[in-house]
Amino acid sequence: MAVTIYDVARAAGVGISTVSRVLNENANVSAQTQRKVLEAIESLGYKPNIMARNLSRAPMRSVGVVLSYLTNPFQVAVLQGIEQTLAQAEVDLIIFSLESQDRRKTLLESLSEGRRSDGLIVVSFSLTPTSIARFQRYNIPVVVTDNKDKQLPSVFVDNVYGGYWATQHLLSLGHRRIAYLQDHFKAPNGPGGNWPGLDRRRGYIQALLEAGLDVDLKLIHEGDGHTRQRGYEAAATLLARPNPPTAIFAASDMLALGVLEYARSQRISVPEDLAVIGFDDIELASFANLTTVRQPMQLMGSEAARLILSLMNGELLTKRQCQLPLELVIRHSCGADQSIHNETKIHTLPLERR
Amino acid sequence: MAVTIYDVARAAGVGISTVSRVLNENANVSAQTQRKVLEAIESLGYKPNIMARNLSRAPMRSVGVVLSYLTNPFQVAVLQGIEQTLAQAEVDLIIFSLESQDRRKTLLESLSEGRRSDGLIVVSFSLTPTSIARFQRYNIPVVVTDNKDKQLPSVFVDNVYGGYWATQHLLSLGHRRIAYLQDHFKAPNGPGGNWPGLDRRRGYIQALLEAGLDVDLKLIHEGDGHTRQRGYEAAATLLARPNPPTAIFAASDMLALGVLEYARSQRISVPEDLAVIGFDDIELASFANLTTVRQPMQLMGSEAARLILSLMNGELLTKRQCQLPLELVIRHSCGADQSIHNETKIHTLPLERR
DNA sequence: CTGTTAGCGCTTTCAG
DNA sequence: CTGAAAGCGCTAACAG
Repeated sequence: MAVTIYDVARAAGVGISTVSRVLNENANVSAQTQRKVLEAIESLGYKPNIMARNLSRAPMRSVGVVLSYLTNPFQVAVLQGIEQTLAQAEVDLIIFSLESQDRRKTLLESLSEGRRSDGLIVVSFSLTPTSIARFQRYNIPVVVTDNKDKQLPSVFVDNVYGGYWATQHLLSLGHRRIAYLQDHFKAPNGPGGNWPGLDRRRGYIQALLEAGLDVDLKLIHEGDGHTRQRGYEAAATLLARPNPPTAIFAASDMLALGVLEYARSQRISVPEDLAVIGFDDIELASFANLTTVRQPMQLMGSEAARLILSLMNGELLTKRQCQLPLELVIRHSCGADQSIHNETKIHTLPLERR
Repeated sequence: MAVTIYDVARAAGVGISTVSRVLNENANVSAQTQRKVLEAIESLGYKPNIMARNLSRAPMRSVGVVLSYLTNPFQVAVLQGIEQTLAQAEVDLIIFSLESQDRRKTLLESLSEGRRSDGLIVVSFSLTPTSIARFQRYNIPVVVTDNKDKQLPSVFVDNVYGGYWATQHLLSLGHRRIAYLQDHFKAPNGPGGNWPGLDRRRGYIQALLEAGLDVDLKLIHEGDGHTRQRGYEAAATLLARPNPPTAIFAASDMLALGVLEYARSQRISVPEDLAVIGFDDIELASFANLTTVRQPMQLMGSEAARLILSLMNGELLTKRQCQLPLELVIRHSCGADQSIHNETKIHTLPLERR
């Protein structure tokens, strides 16, 4: 196979333990021998095998992070939180991106075979029951973020309330025709699954109904992914309708930014002619002066990491579900120093609902 | 130590290979036995050891990516490129973030001990000579991106030309007092090091001199990190000077966006009262209609990944330095459909210089 | 269907 | 200072 420590030892005319010593910079090797070994390593192009190495040493742990898009600011922010916490615990972070559709199946397969990491954090994604069963069999802990899971430990926000809150805010501004933009209506994937977009939509509808308004299905727009492009297109479609909306609630800031772009291109002034509210509060939102419902993205990541870490340590968790607070960040584009005019309201406890 | 396959076998009253079979979903196990084994696994809380597993299987390879900030859009874009290429090759990607200053030393130490990955991609960072030597000893290939390295294979752009180009553009617009903003002047780290910011500055100076202008050192501003906040502060400082600049060249889009924000807060209109040009062309730039010098960030990542992959395969590369083309993206904020007015010029070959 | 027996490549006592 | 030998935990023939 590959060049091993034995080959090096033979070539250098020494024992394997000597080679090991050189590799590990152990002091007890004569300069003479050291040189010979180094030369052998060089000429043979020997590379140590990490796996073998770690097998005979203190075990190194690693957790895998499965995310669908490294291009999505929300997911990246969560990743940051995860990274920080994991790094402190000296646990490696392995990234598994599901960017390309065809890789999804095979990747999840191989993951669940437990080949790669001792724990898994799933970001904005739902596992199939078979997948879950497999992880269970291997006793590999899995934590879900951005999605409340009935069986798996998860970290999430109250998306129904978030949607309700955003809509409520628009209503309080006097809007009556409010559109809702989300990525896709795809049904929850697996048992107990519930997608953020669907939940926010529920809250949106609830707010409308409470205000005594009808729900106009034509104002609910389904896109495909959280990109500015989709937001732009959706805004174009919605505003071209007869009796167009006066306000748009986008399920993510990226979509909202697309809406903003469209408005700009059409010289529609925001918020005078069109009110826009987003979701997430990614960095771009503050630059764009976008009012939004903030999710504590980094915290979401670090909480998930904390969870997986204790699970990996075999701790039996009583509290496996972790709901994080939302914030309503109201931004005003006017004013010299915008930040002074920002308002922030925090929602911690879940709204009584049913 | 931990629960092993032997413990499970004993508890289930079977041989270890049977346990292994159950774990690997091998068909040749009676339902009876399977159940017993599964129960033993469950009650003992057995978890397979990945290292041991991979040692007796086809070797899994992994490459580590060292980056300083997961919060930096440029670095994330490079990471995306890396991820894509690595995923295709079925090589794991391990992230090592240097976010916190104190982790830098220890992390790089342990990395160079070759404990974790079979190859390393360093993003926007320079290794110390001792570090490099150690990697050499272990024959662990290292590829550098965003920085031309004399000894290590690297992927980069012609930053001198980029700076020259950006300044040239501003000059062609009639500006004579052009400021330059970069993160820090820190000297190149290690031999052969050359930092992008310094190179762009060189190009900036060259362009000014060629135009017969004096270089006003007061117009060269040093910040600390590529954040909007720093750009904002820098703009405030620069524009408060007597005889302020009429144009600002920022070494990154993030800095440029901060400048834009400051301008907005002061009701300074861009580009009429202040011209701004950035560097990188992160996604935000197009939203903000920022004229900028585009780096092919994703490509940078995938090229680096390709390099490390062939290096890991033991291929002897003749071409270890890979220079990627730059683009000048000129954006006009006026016009209904901004994209129509965008101009793009591509620079592929390095400018004759020196 | 199931147990026994070799290794995978490396680190680490333990004797020289 | 250096070599021999015993594992690290698991998989994969090989014989039943």
